[in-house]
Amino acid sequence: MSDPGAVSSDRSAAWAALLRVHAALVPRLDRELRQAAGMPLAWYDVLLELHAAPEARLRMSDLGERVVLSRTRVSRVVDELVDAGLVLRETNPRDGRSALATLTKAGARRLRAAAPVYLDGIDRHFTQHLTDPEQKAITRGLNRVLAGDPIPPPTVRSPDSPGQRVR
Amino acid sequence: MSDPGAVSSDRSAAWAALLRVHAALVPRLDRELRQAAGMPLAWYDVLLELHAAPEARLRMSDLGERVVLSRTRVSRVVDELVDAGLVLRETNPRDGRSALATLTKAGARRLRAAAPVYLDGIDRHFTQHLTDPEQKAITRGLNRVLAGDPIPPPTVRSPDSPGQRVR
DNA sequence: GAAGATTGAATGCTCAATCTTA
DNA sequence: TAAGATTGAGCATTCAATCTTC
Repeated sequence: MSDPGAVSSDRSAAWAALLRVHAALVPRLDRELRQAAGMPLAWYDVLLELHAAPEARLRMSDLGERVVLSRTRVSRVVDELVDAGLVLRETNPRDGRSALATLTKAGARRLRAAAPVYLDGIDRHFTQHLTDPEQKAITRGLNRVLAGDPIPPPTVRSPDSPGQRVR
Repeated sequence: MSDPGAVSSDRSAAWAALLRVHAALVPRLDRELRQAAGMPLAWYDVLLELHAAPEARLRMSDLGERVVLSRTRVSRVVDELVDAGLVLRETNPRDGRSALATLTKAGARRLRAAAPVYLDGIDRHFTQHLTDPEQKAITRGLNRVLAGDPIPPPTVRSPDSPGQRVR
């Protein structure tokens, strides 16, 4: 239990910083991407995951799990992408219930055009301000949070047995 | 410039992890806070900043800068809080253009009741999964991102001059 | 006219209900 | 009946226009 009298705490300093960075950067990156590549962040996210998938193709529900969007929202965004000719929606031949979203040639082209804009934005606004160990700590730590894993046991380093676990 | 052929990159791994953690945790913490304290995250955020301010009072625009909400949104949220009796809205006696939001006794009470719920949620879902050095790296690094500061010069540590700067 | 704040209209997003196939 | 997906209605959020005071 928390101290019921306390209203804030630096137990939550890292979380507060994460919230503020998200609030500051997401609208900025979204605006830059729209202006320079005519594409909102949600589109980019979907196109990127399709690009990374085998045969550039995913079931809607699998897409929903990978992407930073709700499953319902994915339906709407894919609608927009189909209208724009960047994605194809087809029924899964193996299972008539599910739909497959496939990246089109035009979609891959638009993604390639948008990628440098987004990646450079992330560099300028985010990565550039972090030391290399900080980037590693953020990536490792936040992925552990996502997985819900406990913190690992402590490690010791020595010349003859680098990174060995204690106990 | 980025490699125009690349579409993803682990230059953005830390950013991607931040986006995913935000997308996973914010709705969860919001739901817990609503259920256990009858209060959405936006309310908590505003009440917390008022509580931290001198005399528990802030101009609307100052509140908008501190809080993780747009300035427009703050007007609506304060409307709700005034209706709920948790905040008072008055005209600034020093400047008739600006409005002051003040935390009421009831508002402070509701905040104290909600705080353990939120803080425990942050612990369980976030902090608990991070090592202490990771928490420090996240806090320091993300606050540097927020400030837009460059990475600091390297430091050396020795018994007689701990943490001294090189160069 | 500019600063501070609010509001109406339009957009974005989510929840629950629905539809279809397995 | 359950899994997969979409849709309509209702809420949340933002943008631009407005109002008031300096």
